Amino acid sequence: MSSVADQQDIKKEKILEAAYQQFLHYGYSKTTMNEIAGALSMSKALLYYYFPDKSQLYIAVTRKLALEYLQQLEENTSGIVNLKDAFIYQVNTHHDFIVNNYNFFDFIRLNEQNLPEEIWQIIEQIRQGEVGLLSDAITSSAARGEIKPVNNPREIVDLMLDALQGVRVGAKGLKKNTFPKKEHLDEIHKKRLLLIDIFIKGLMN
Amino acid sequence: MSSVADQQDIKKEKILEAAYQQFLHYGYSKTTMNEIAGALSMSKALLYYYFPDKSQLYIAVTRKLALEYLQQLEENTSGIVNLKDAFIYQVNTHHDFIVNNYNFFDFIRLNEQNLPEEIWQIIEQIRQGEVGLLSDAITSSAARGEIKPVNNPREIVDLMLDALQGVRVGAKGLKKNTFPKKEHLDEIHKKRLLLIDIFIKGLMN
DNA sequence: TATTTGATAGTTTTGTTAAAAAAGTCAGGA
DNA sequence: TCCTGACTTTTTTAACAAAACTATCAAATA
Repeated sequence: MSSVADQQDIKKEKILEAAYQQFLHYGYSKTTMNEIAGALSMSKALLYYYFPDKSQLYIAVTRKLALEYLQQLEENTSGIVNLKDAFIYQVNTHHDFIVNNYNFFDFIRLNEQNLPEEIWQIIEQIRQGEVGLLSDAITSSAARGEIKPVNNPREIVDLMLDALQGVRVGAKGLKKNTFPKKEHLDEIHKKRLLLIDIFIKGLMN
Repeated sequence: MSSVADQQDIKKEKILEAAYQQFLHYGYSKTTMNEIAGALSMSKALLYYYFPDKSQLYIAVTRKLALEYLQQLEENTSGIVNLKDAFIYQVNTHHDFIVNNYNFFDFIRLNEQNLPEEIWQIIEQIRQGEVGLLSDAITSSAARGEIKPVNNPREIVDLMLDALQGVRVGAKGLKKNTFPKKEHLDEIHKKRLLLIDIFIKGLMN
């Protein structure tokens, strides 16, 4: 028996999927509600039946992506025993996440200064998720005697994620303090792995 | 005997100083050439006798600031024996530099995407200066056996400076990927000191 | 009653133009 | 060579209309 609520959820899912494809392809400002509706062969008005407005639709898609990202992170991190591997896996997954959805984040790149609160909440949730998983990894690593005991593992992880975030290309330093260019992501990724190496050693016994 | 060139330099210096004060107080776009001239009790046309245009004047002031910053760094870093202290001194000096000139950098903050090439060159020079001093510190530290031998000290320092740059406040992670707010600078500074602590340990024997 | 739509209302973006303000030039004076 | 007042050119700002898009709603469908 498929309830009404189920049906609505299915429909919503379909809309989210179509919206995601459009946003990914054209970016937020260049996709119109008409196009999304067109891709689904439904009327624009119906989109407004399921979602209050365009930005809420975008936020819903973002929320879904964030959830999937965290789930993927969670599934695999728990199985990792080595602390360094945990960080490497985090960085790799994060890297793929950014690369695969690069255009989707146009909205965030362009509105950096004035993002809706919900987006910051999602970003905050992702960060908290990452910090949670990695600080657990630190705690258990400390318990195994692999690294020194750590007073506040969350603080350490938070700092490390900031540091990784700061890694940029081309010695420009301040330059491109904003979102990195797509073509630089791989170089950044390599540098991050080196940073992990040194940072982990800095925590060791 | 004061030569013509000397006299010109003195005049230029006066202009740079007055321009610096105006830029620091009002930011680039809100200070007019008339105001700068007025502060010096000279005509606007004279400014154009000494400097080709407004942006070149701003760039000249920036260049002067950068030079002073690097000189200060150089004077004191050479006397420091401990590697960690060298990094701490760098971060402290950098912190003061940003705090003291915060409004002056309005121009850079607002035009991040489209800065004149000369500004990037100055930023690059600052970075190279920092990397030079700190990689020397690393090399001599390695020679003393304080840390492990390092293949490419410049690469390590570059990475470290990127990481320090990435340190932000409020767990927001991505948020304020742009220039940090003035009121956050102190918290950032504290985090950076912690990062230095761990990073240096990671390099140690 | 839940879902859907065409028509339409309301808002934002884009393009145009004119006035104001600031940047930048120059002939001529000390 | 240094300096200025008057002048020209460029940029910014404001106002406004047209176009594009978002968002709403009464009515149709199932």
